[in-house]
Amino acid sequence: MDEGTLSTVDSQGPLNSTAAAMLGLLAQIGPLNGNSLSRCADVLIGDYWTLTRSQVYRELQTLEELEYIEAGPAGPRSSRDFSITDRGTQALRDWLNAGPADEVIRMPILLTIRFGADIEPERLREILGEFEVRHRTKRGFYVELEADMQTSRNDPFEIATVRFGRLFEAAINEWLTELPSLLPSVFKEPTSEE
Amino acid sequence: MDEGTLSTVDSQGPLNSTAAAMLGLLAQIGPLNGNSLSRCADVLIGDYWTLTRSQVYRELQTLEELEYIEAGPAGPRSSRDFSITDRGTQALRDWLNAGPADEVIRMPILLTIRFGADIEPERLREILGEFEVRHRTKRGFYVELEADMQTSRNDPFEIATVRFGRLFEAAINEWLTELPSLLPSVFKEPTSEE
DNA sequence: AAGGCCATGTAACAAGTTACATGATTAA
DNA sequence: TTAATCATGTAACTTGTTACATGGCCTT
Repeated sequence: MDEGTLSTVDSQGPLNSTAAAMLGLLAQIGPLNGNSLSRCADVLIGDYWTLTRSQVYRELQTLEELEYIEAGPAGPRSSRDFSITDRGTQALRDWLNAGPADEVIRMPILLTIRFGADIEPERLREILGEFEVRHRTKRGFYVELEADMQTSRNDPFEIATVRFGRLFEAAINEWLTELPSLLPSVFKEPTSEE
Repeated sequence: MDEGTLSTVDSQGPLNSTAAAMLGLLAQIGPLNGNSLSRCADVLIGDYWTLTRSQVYRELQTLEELEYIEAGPAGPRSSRDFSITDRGTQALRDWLNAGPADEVIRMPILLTIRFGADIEPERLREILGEFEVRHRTKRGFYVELEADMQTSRNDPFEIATVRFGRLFEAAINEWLTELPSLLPSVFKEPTSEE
C-alpha cells in the first residue's frame, strides 16, 4: 500500500496560502529573488501573514516545479530573480476564487491570562504593560499609514487591509482599557479605595 | 560534530505554548485522557489557541518524559488519564512568569483582498458574505457567553478572555461594515445610485 | 450478535522556525 | 588586502495538519 500515499496529493488545493501570497507579490511588483521577496512580504503583508525566508525558498522551489514561476539568469550568490508565468497567474486567480482558508489566531497572552490566577499580580501587570506598549506602537503605525495612504496613491484593496489592522489594534486597546475593571484582583491598589 | 546537535535543546524554553496550555487545563479540570483533553481545549481555549488531537498526544508523551504529568491506570482502548505533577505545576508557573510569546495572526481573507483586484466583484462579495456569516455567528456566541457568565459563577480570568473574543468579533464586524465604502468598485450596484 | 457509529490513538506529511554556511561588498 | 558586515541560500529541527487504524459501545 506504499503507492497509496499518492492519494494524498489531490486532497488539498494546489496552492497553500503562503505560496499564493508569493505569487501575488510577484504579480504586483515584478521579478524578485528569494531574499527580496521575503523582505517585501514583511512590509506589504506582514501584518496579517507571516512567512520566513526559509519558507520562501521552499515554496519558490515548488512553484518553479509547477511552472508557476520562472527564473531569470543567476546573479551573485547564485541568486535568481523569479517572475510569475501565465500558468502562475492563472493559479493565483484560481486560489483567489477558491476562497480563503479560515484565519488562525494564536494569542499566548490569553493563555497566560486564562491560567493567570497563579501569577503574581505585579508580574501580570508587567506582562500586560509590555503588551500594551507593543500594540500602542503598532496602532500609531496604522494610523499614520492610513493618513499617508489617503494623501498619496491609493490602492483601495490595500487600504482595506490596512483598515483591518487599525481596527484590530483598536480592539486590543479597548480590551486593555477594560481589563482593570475585569480583573480587580490584579489591578486593585494595595491602598483602600473605599 | 554530530553530538553538537544537543546544543539546540536548551536554546528554547522547556515548554511551548501548546504544552503549557495542556498543563493549564489539567491543572484546572483534573485528570484527562488525550481525547478528552483535546475536546476540552476546543471548548475552553479554542478561541485563541488551536491544538489538534495529534498535537495533544505528542505533547503528552513529551510531558510524561519530563515528568510534568503522570498517567493513571489504562482504561479502554489503552487510554490513560493524565494528571499534572508538582514538577508540572512548577513548569506551568515558570512558563506563565516567563511571559507570553508574540501572537500569530494569519488571515487568508486579507490576502484575498490585498490581491483581490483580479477577482470578479460578485465572487468577492460572496466570499465576504460567507466570512460575515461565520463571524456573526461567533459574535452572537460571545455575547451570549458573556451574559451567561455574569449570571452564574465567574472566573474573572476566563471572563477577560471571553471579553477579548467579543471585542475582536466586534472589530471584524465594524470592518465589514466599512468595506463597501472602502471598496466601491466591488460593492457598487450595477444600477445608478444617483 | 451484527452492523454501524463514535472514541481513542497513531503515523505520515506539510508548514513554520531556528541556526548556520558561505559568497559578496564595504571600509579601514 | 584583510577584517567586518551584509546578502543570500541551506539544512535541521519543531510544530501543526491530515488521514488513517482499530477497538469499544450502542442499537436493532
